[in-house]
Amino acid sequence: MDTETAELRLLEAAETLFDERGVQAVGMDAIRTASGVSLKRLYQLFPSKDHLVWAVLKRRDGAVREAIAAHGATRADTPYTRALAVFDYLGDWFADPGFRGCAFINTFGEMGGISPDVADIARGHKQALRQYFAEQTDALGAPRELADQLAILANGAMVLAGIEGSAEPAVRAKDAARVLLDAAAPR
Amino acid sequence: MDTETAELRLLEAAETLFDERGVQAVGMDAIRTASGVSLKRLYQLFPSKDHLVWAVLKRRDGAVREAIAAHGATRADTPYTRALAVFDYLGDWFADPGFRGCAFINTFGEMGGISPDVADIARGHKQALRQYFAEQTDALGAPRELADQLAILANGAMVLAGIEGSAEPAVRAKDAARVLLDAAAPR
DNA sequence: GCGAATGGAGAACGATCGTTCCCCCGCTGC
DNA sequence: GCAGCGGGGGAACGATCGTTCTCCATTCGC
Repeated sequence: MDTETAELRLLEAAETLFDERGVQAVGMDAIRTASGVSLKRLYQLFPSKDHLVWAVLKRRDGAVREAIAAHGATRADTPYTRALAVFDYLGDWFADPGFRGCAFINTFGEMGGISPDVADIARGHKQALRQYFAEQTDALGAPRELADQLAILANGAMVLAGIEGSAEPAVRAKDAARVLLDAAAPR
Repeated sequence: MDTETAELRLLEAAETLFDERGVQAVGMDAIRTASGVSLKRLYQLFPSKDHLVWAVLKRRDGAVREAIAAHGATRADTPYTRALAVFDYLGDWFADPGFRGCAFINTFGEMGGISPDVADIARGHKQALRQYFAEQTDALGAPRELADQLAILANGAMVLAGIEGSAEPAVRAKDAARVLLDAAAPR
């Protein structure tokens, strides 16, 4: 196995395990077993568990940003529909078996108080989502506060979908987002 | 120190530490030091750390439900204003120094995947908030979906306030809630 | 005043975890 | 074919954690 695939398998295995059980409840040995990569190589690629956690979150951060942009670009062609398309993306995501909430929200809750790195990544990730909404609301000539409100809806939906184990919050949030969009920037 | 105050000090110390650092990062010895209650008494009152975690969450659950009801009862006198008063409560809470998000959201993220008890308490707590909103929206003759949307706003505000370290999401969410309330049940 | 019970301080124990080390296999260059 | 070496399996190490135990002082009923 070459370095590239070893790193990929480690990141994928760690991400899955962290999502299922949280970060601290997952031992390095479990990651080694799930990935099939030896401890020696693991520590060559990621010199500590903190480095691995950081890399997992960073990779997920980029993937989510891309997925949201792609979702908006391919399925929606106006700022209005692009803003709403985020909630369709959430609905698909929530329907994943084993979905247990947003990794950034969960990891911040677990480690945000003791790990500034984790807190920074979570903050950056959430600001990127807000920024995406802001691009759409700016294009609509709506006030910036609307973007904040859409971000609040999206994050609230993630939390409740995770805790209740249901995809329904995505459609509820989308309906609410439509009402807010119409009120702030009527088509 | 009698049993009652020992239990109270333990619950308060544990709650503070869990809020600051998460559950798994806090050792029983830290709780003993912070509370001034010996380990022997601690294990007499709570036979395991899981029992203590459960008791802390249960106590907080009751306190929050009471606080929301009290906030609505004393500062608002219609279903419309009682629904909005929740967001004022959130604003006060977010402004607490050291606020780091909702204990139920954080603990669910940390342990919801490995502890059914924690998952159950978080679910119950969030359903209680939704229920409170539902009582107000029912009285307004608004559809049940509105209560879900208000709950999504409240939880999204908690998450973003915790991650960003700002109380602003409370006022953004309140503005959004007003728009949704007006759209669904005009006064 | 005395024996028994209670509770405090903290050592001790067993388990687990992150990390490192050791030993050996299999490949590579010549 | 062989010396050298990178990598795998897994034991080992040191730290930490949840939990229990030991020792001792204090208190309370009589």
